[in-house]
Amino acid sequence: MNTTTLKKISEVLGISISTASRALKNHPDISEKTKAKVIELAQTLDYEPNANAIHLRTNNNRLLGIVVPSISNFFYDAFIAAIEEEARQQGYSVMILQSGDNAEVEANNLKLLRQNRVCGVFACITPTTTQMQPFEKLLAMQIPVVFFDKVPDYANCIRISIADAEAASMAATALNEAGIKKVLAIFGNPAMSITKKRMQAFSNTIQFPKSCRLIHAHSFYEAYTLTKTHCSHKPLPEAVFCMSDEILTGTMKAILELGLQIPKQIKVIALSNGFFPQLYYPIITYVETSGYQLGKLSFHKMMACINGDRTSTELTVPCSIIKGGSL
Amino acid sequence: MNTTTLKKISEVLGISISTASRALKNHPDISEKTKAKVIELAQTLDYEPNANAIHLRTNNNRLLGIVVPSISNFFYDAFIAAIEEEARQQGYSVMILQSGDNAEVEANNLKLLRQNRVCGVFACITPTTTQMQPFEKLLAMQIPVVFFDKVPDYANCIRISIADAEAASMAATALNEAGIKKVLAIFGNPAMSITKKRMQAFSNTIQFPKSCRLIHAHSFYEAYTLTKTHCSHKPLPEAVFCMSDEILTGTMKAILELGLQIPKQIKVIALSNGFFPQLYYPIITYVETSGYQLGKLSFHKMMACINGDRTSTELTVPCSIIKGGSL
DNA sequence: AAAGCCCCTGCAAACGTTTGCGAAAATGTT
DNA sequence: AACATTTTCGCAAACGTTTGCAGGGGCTTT
Repeated sequence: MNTTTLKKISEVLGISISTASRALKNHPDISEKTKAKVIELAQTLDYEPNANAIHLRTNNNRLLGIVVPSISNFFYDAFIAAIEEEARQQGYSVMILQSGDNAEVEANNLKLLRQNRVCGVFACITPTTTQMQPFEKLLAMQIPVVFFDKVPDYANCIRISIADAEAASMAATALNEAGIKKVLAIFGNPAMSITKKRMQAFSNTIQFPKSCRLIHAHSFYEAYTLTKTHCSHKPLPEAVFCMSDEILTGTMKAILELGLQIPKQIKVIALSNGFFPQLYYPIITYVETSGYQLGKLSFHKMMACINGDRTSTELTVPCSIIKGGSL
Repeated sequence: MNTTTLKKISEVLGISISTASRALKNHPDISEKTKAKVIELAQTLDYEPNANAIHLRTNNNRLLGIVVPSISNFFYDAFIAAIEEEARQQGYSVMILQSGDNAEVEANNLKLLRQNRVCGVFACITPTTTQMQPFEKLLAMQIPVVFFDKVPDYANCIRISIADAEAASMAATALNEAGIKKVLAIFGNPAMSITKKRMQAFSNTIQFPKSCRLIHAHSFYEAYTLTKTHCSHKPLPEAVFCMSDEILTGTMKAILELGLQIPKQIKVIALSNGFFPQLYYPIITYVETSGYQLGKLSFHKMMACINGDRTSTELTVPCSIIKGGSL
């Protein structure tokens, strides 16, 4: 590694390391003449400060960690993109780790982040995360943790999520207003708090709960098969509600397969990030749950924490209904 | 930051820092008794080695950089996921930066990676990248650069991409074998080398080029409108070929809107990452251009480079046709 | 001319590790 | 009992930077 350091610069110029250091950061103590000399030599020698040394010395690496189930996911990639964008603008770097929804991997990831002395962690916990100890260690080190999307039922932590209840409620209201009684509502893994919230709000809001059928699908494929079985025989539900993009795509595949016309034969509404609904014709009506917005909000809260804000809040990104032609 | 260091451990135990260090890495010089003592104290004090210090001292941070146009993209997120997976297994970390297809941002990203003394960079260049200097600096620092997907026309660099020509050719062959003459073939931005390669291979292989129509769509939306205009009046093309997922989704939306039955009224084949084809019914037949595989291959080449391999090659990930029901 | 002051620069410690080398303590060998 | 050997440990330098402090030189002020 042919790397030029402050030492090398100082030796060439016959000055001390500290002078070189100060010259490069435009310190008022240094004369313009030496500043010019140092800066020029630094240019020609392609000096690039060693980030590791700076971090070690200053104990501030401006590094943020993200632990996410999977990067290749239409929700989390938007979240990550938002964080990365903001971070770069603010001079922070991000370290992104995938947990694969495996609690053990998650714990290892957190360890790695601790060892790297990140100054903040965004975490979306796995469905099987029970041990909060790795997170507590972070907090003990005064490293703020912002939980997003899949947040723990854990007292006094910072939780930022989609306005789950509100979103599900909005969808239910839209169904009510359309005068729809018989709904097939498909939710995700019932063990997740996000599912619980959405399901509860939905059933509380929907006008004719008794004529609805609420079911759970754990995957794209299960959403597909379940929709197929529920919609292959009469009487069809009037509408399908999909709790997530994953479920929406599965459901839509079944609807395509069955050749059902939207919205004539069946209506569809979903909670979605916004990308998938537009792929279909007609565009699916959905309540937007934006990973991008979630990222922005999370980042701002993180900045507040780093700047001393220690209040543990539960924030939600507001949501809005985007009308397509499926209702 | 309430952080415990080797120094603290050594002070508590009345031993030297070096002994503590060696004890924790099971160095043979240290007696079992002291090892046990040190390890136990480290446990209870939650000692986590400071990665920055280690990196500074050992000049090896096992950190890899990725520069990608956008994280929230169905191709790159798979690529990134593959890299992250492998990296973590091998004890490497990754730093992911988005260029937003902006050459200036790209240059800044590379600078950041240099400053962090990464030991390798994966780069997918922007369409407007002309200055190769930031990359050359990396190479001058002996940091290997693996270009992937969008690779520069630049001598002596490591390029890893989808077997573009081969993939397009395979799709054309499949159309030939199905006895299809009249194809609507939709390609992407003609300025990109990836488009050129795919288009040329396609037209060279297709059996009845004169009855085919080759057009360009620059976006999802353009693919949608173009497909709509080309397929809304008789005689319909027998099949549509889509160069990418972006185009496929646009085309499919038009087909859904027009209510055309696949494969009865129109056939579809695409080059794809593999995710979108399965969303439809029937599953779209496609030639797989896997971002995930690309990531795996890139990573292995990177490991080879880090271990001394300095041969500049041009690799491609093999592709295969995945038969759905759309042809 | 002595004292005071401002400019500029260098010294040295510190951040938390790793590691070559030397030395003390323990053990084995004549 | 003297010596050789092994085991176990500590010293100190190094990685590249930042930063408090002190000090030398030139200037102005009484």
